[in-house]
Amino acid sequence: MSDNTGLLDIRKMRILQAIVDDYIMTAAPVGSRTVSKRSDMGLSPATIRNEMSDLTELGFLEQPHTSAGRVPSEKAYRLYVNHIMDSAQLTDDEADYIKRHLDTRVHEVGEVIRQTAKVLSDMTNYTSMVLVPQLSSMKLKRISLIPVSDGKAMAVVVTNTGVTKNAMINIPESLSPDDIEKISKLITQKLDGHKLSEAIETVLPMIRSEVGEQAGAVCEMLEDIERSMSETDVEVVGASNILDYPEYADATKARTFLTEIEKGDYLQKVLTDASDVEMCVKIGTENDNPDMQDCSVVTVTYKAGGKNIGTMGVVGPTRMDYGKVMAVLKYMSSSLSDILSRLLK
Amino acid sequence: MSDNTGLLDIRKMRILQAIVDDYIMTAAPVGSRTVSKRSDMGLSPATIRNEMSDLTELGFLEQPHTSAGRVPSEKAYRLYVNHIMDSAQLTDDEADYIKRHLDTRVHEVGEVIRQTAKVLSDMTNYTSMVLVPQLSSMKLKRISLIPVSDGKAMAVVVTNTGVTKNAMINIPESLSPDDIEKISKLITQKLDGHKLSEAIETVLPMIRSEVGEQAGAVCEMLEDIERSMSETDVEVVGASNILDYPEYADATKARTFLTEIEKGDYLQKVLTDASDVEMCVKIGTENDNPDMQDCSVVTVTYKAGGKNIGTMGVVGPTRMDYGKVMAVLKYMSSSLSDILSRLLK
DNA sequence: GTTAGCACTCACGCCCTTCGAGTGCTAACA
DNA sequence: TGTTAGCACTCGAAGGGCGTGAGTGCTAAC
Repeated sequence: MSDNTGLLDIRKMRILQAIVDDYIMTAAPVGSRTVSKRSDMGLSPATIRNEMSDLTELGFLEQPHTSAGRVPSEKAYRLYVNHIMDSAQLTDDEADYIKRHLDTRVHEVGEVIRQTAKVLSDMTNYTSMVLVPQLSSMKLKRISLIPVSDGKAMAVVVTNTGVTKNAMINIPESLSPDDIEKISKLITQKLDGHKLSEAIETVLPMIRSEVGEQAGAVCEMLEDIERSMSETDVEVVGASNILDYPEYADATKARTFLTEIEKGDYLQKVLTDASDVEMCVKIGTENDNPDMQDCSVVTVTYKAGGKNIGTMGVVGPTRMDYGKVMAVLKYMSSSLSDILSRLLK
Repeated sequence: MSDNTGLLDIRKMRILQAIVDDYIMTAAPVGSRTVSKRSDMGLSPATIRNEMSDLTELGFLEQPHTSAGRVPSEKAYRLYVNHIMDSAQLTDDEADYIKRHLDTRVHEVGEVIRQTAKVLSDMTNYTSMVLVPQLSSMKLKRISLIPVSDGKAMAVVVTNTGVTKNAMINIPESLSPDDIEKISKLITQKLDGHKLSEAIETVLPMIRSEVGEQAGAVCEMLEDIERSMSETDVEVVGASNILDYPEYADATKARTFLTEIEKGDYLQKVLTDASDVEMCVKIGTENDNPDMQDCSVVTVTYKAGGKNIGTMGVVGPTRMDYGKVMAVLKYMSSSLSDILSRLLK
């Protein structure tokens, strides 16, 4: 999307800001009179009208019908987010609330993630989503294989940062529980300090020489584990918040939104796609999922030990309080990063 | 709730059935004319009217206003479910659908549960919920402790039926990874074949004598594990289905419903409460949660090896297709029981 | 006991009007 | 030249009246 700032003088910008701000709050078309009163620019409604007419021509405003006020277009939101938004500061109360609800002494990553999602959704009153930290990029400390029944075992992967994940894998029937324990120890010993993604190419040969005839089996198991581990989980909270917004009063519209959220794959895609951008805002049709094209999605990454390890975000109507959402996300990203950095040693 | 069958003659029953059947389909008040035509009893609308008047007086029907048709009361649904419902048979297509979507060769209990919930919600178009099998009643095969970081370990519990569950627990800082492995082995050896619930009282003394000074620590860990294991997980699918029903067209009503579902604790309570009743139907105000009093909940238990190990069910509007829901649940309960019995050896 | 007939009720949909918020245009003003 | 007051115009939303029709309850006849 091209950057159209150059086209708008300061006054137009301020007027547009007033309109977007108002519309975000009220969800009702904004008229010249309102803008004249709300913005302290000392301009009469007539003057505002002229400017609004220009803004409409330039594609930043839309008119539901002749005798209604104006509504911001997607282009306006884009400009708003890029240039004119007052990047809101959290009030002390809000910062406090986050601190109080996140900083409790939880000791498990999954729990922290769930709390984060909850707080995020409570603070914004939109739908929140948090991608759990990805292990593929972390260094391993341990892989334990626990025999469960014939042909099945549970693999528990522990990283050097204390993040764990587990998965059921198939094991060759030929292996006895004792074999499995042996292999488990061997793998742990060899993989210690490596990343799972490197494991197969670099470490497998070393293992291979030691396990002899079972090499093929071990290889398959490792692949199985890697496959399971690369599945990304995402925690979603507050889907029903959408029903608080008049644009979703229509049941079928709400239905498609909620169904999409429940499916979850688009959210997951957005989060993983945004995993290397500090903050990412997708407005309306910038979403490539047709069912989400009157939503906006805002995401941030979070870190541990200075390295991006996950993403979180918020989904809501296009008329979203971008300022607040971005402020909350920024704050929570750093809070979560702190907590995880501490938690993961 | 007292059983009022005695009060109604066969004709009234048939008329009531016709009304409930019709109302379940259309969600619109049912008039005498409709009943006269639909039920093949050869009675004129006037006669039906007299009967309907009686049924209203007896509390089985309600009138939204004088000149509308009648709507079944909760009492009517109760009677309908207890006595007059044609317990629907699944069509071959439906049974097929279930078979095809459940019987794939999945090998993990969690996966089976998720599929079950999905199919249940797809078949009924209501919100489905499935309680994952409870381990507390199963015999243990293995408890593995995997050191994760200082003071923390992951406990993986495996039952003799192959069901697994894991939890983060605290471990005393004094224990080294080697100690943990030793204890892990010891616990497994001693607990093998016992139920977790018996573990602490009967097995702990035996362990205590062997671990000496660490007895307290081990005891705490076991308690921690038992606490974690008794937490019940429930899989919920299809919450947004509720928006397909006109009684939830009002956004705030939908909102309270969905919020309650998202919280999940009432569903969990209902499922666990019903864990020893083959089939349980709660209609409207029979639910003790005020936010759920215009919903109905139907649950069934499922078994493995002849023993109840879980519950599943459906939540929907009071005007629910009880016949179909109960038929689907019955069928799915036995399917799931078969699958699990096979899966769990 | 059943039914036809009939007067009565009342939500729903329709049309019409009113109301008011908002617009665009023009002319006057600084 | 930019700003503003004034004014005619537009059009959705809200409200009132009316006809329609589904449904009822009652009565009288079968």
